[in-house]
Amino acid sequence: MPLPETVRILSAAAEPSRLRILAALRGRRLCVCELCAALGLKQSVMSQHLRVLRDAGLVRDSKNGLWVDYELAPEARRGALRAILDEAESDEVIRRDRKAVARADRARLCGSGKKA
Amino acid sequence: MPLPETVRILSAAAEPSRLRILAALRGRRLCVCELCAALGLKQSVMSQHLRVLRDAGLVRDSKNGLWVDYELAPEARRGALRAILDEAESDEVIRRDRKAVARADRARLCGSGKKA
DNA sequence: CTATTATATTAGTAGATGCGCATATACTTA
DNA sequence: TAAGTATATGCGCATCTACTAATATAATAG
Repeated sequence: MPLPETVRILSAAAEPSRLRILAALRGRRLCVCELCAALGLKQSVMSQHLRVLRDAGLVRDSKNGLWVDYELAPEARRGALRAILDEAESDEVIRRDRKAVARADRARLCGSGKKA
Repeated sequence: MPLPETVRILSAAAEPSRLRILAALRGRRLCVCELCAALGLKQSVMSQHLRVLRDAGLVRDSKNGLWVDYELAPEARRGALRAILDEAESDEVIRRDRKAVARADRARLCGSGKKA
């Protein structure tokens, strides 16, 4: 792997909120508003973080009607990224996020109250 | 592993020169001037990078007379760091550094021409 | 002691980064 | 068409980061 690409990936992961996002997406595919609700981040901030992660090739997005679903890129489930996320699993915040994601699971109510 | 510590480690590794330093130290213990010569970095810059790596717990230093030897911390040979450095091995610059380190190996002439 | 050498530290500065806010875009529905 | 919702983007600001240059510290040699 070329050094600049490695640096890009590590830089993307070397930020608390982005690590939390990656850990959250490890469980399942999530739309932006679900991620915002689960992690307690503003939509603008979330969108910017997701762009960094996408540019680094760590997540993939797919439009789903009005929503955009994000999922971990397959490459992020192997190699160094996998090891990084494995170690992050033991963190308190990451664990709490996991529960929040499960709660956000019931219906995709996002911010308002419409259905998908 | 707590999230802030993970971020500290990843941030330390997410810089081209520091990744090269870590990869170089994977081979063997090196003093600052050997690292400078092998990687072509200024002494001041090298020292600053080494501090970041030391603060992140990725390298250890030991005074050896007038010199300070740096070596990979044992923790950096396991887990995520190991996976990261494994992937970095395939980079061109890292490979070239390895040869330069071997060359710097002959005598510890560092910058000048005195012996250890 | 003084001089020399290896390393660390400091100050200054240009560039990068993350956030908040406002706005733009895209899709859906009426 | 217009209105509403989800997401993206652009901008300003504060903070961080990495570099340069100069200086400080520590150990050794004479």
